[in-house]
Amino acid sequence: MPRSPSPSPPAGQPSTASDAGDAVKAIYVFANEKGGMTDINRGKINEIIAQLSQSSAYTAKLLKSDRRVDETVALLQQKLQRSDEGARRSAAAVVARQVAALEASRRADRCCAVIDFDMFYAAVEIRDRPELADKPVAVGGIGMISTANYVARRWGVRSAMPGFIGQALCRQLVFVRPDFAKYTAVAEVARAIFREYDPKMTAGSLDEAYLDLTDHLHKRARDGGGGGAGDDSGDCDGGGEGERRGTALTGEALGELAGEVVGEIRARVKEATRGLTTSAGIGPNFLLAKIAADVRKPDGQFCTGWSREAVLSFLAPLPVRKVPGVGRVMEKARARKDGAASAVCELLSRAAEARLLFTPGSADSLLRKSLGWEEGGREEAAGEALQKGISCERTFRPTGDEAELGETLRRLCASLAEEMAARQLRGRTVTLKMKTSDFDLLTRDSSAARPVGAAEELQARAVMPLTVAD
DNA sequence: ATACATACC
DNA sequence: GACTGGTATGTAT
Repeated sequence: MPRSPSPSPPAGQPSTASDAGDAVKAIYVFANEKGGMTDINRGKINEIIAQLSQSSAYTAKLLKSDRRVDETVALLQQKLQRSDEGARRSAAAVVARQVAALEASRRADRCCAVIDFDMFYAAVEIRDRPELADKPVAVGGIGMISTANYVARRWGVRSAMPGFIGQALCRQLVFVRPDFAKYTAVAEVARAIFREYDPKMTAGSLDEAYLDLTDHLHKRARDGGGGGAGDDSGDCDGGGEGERRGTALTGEALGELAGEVVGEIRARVKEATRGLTTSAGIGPNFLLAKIAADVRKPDGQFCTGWSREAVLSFLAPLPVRKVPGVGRVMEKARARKDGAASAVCELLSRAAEARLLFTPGSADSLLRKSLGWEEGGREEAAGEALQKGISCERTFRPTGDEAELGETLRRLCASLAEEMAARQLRGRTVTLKMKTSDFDLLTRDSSAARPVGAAEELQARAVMPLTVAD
């Protein structure tokens, strides 16, 4: 057994992380990820991760893609240098106009909430095996961890971290196999409750729900405080907009009532799921509610407020990475000159730059988000959004054996076809996705004249592009 | 239409 | 030795 030094968290003194070198950079996302505790021993953690990652094909691939991103960012910077005074001025003018227009239309009459379970999979497993409660637990396997409980997080174990690294960080780490059927059942219990408050609630994933509470809050205000969600059969039939809104229930009043209601929802969910906790965000739209849901995690809730001042003072200091849609790459592209990640206020103050660098759509999107506006202002396109794609993928041992690859493809197509049949879905474009042992991802697709769904059709379509090229 | 990148959980 | 799987969307050609 390799006797790797464990960071030993609970008693461990906050060793000031020797801000690790280059090799660490690529995977430093793990030790940094949100949701973690204060980083005790981060230096140690990074060291172990770096050690295990160096010379792996995966790390090589990450470094390569990192370099590519750096090149792109450098190109953007050049582009900015070369831009002339006129272009800059007109970009600034456009931004100023947009900001004014957006501010003029800030609304205070809507209330959204995002509710998600804390360390969902792990919480379910620990609920069912209470002896795990004070142990470090990871749901997943040696290949990949999907959720870690808070005890494990103190050792630096994170979601989306490969299991063998988790194990090196914490040798007592208990692995539990995921049981998706069970999580789906639990999620359904919660969703039934959510629907009492918003029949049109949507699910972001198994453990995350988006609720527009506006109608419910008005109903509450009208009918007087009382408990319960109002027997759903009662007065919320399909009519839609019909609710009279006599009360001027806006802004902070909306938020105050929403706080109570969300507290009630979370208590009911906890009760109905035998103790599972949730965190929630409340705000004037889903974007803000979503960001706010991260603030009081675990087992808490936070409301952004409705006024421009409240919203901006909430958003301004946040790292841009907290904004949904801004990932590793955009964070880097918008980083400050000294390389440090920008805060949302800098996104805003440099909005004109973004307009010069990105497509108008991307620039708009960034600007809207940095002002706390929901993307696209989508008023729900009537019908429930139809599914755009369906897929089935598996990672397996590298092989060059064509028969073996063919058999794998056959199995994948068969299970995909089964799933499509069950959900009554078909599709016109079939994409074959391949991953090499170097972690290079390739896709090849071909579109049919009419939708297909049968296993044989999928398989035939999948190999079609291969026979032509390569 | 195709290929690939990015992002989220 | 081991670094997921499912879905959506953006960008370039």
